[in-house]
Amino acid sequence: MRGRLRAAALELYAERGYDRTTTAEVAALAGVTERTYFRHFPDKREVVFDGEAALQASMTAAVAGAPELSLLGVLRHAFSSLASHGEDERDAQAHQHRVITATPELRERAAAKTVHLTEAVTDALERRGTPRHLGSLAAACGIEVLSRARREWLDGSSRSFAALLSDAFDDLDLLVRGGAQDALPPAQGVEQPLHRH
Amino acid sequence: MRGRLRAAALELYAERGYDRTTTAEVAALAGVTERTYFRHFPDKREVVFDGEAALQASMTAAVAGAPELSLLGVLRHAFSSLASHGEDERDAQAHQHRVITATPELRERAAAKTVHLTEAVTDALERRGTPRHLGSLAAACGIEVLSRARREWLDGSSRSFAALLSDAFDDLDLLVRGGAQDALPPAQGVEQPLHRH
DNA sequence: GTCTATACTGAGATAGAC
DNA sequence: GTCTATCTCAGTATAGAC
Repeated sequence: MRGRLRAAALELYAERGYDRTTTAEVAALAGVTERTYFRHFPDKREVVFDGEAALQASMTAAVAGAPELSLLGVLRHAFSSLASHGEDERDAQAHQHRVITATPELRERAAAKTVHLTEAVTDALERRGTPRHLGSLAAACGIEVLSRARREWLDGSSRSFAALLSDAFDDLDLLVRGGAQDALPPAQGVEQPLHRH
Repeated sequence: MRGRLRAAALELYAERGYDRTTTAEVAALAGVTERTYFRHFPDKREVVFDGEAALQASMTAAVAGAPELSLLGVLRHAFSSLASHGEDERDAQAHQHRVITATPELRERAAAKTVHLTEAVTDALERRGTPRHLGSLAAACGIEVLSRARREWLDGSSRSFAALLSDAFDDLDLLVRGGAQDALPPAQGVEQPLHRH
């Protein structure tokens, strides 16, 4: 039922727009009443994100199970182990992503989800012994790396998600290792491996 | 008027709770009608964040005006130049922060604001010549550093905001420079300057 | 400033699974 | 019988249209 409601919502939000769609219409398309919709989802936005709790669970599990590495190494390892997406999944996720980016209310909810995910990763790192004041920074960096890779992947990159993720982590390493100088003009003799694409 | 509405909202949201407060009550306490409230703010949440656009503007201006440094150096310099807060401001901001953290709806809006701020910083970096795929990572890291410092500051730390901010940036440097090893057990001979507090 | 659509909530009734 | 899912009905408050 949740799946039916989610499919109905994505369809209507996409073709008619989020704010020109009522919850009653979503429910009707799924074959239930509005009240039933609200038994399954707390509000009009949450349908679109159904199933993301599972993603968060597997992510924290991957962090917990990663071998001993540097802090960012743990995240790189954990996120890479989840990067086995197929092309069919990509189409569905790209559709979801289009609906979300087209709708301020859904973007807001997505931002909240990202914060929540970051806190979950911070907690998972803490359980491995990483102090919070470092873990929160690592988690925020790691999640942004993941977001960027996902953005590029959904954008239609010809490269695999795993490759995009690895590149993004490499850029993060660059960032603090001192390689990423500011531009204009090219800094003091240091080569700038900034542009890869 | 916006200030009166904001003060009224923060007072009622704090003492009675956000969802037990109606916009009509907020308006009444500020001495206007509900309609007038919605002339100044687009929804029930936005009052709490009145004035944050100015913060974003001064932040992007500081990024634009920072000297040539490493990527994170630019953000460190820019954010530090804004770190002149007094104790009176701290009390007011701590009160706002308490109301926000107590209310899911307001936390969600805050998350959206953070995303927006991060994008603004990314844009400001791009105008300096930083390619987006690096700038977005740097901005996300920098904003998280800023958030952590602010959190500690509002939490009642005896140290100055500038000092907390500097420490947080130092931790970020540690993160990728290889200093931040995972814990349990202590890694191969490398000293671990993890715990400072 | 008035009016209305609609997101959301609560209580109670019904129906089917077990 | 209990438990769970759904529907019906009656509201309130936000937000937007006029």
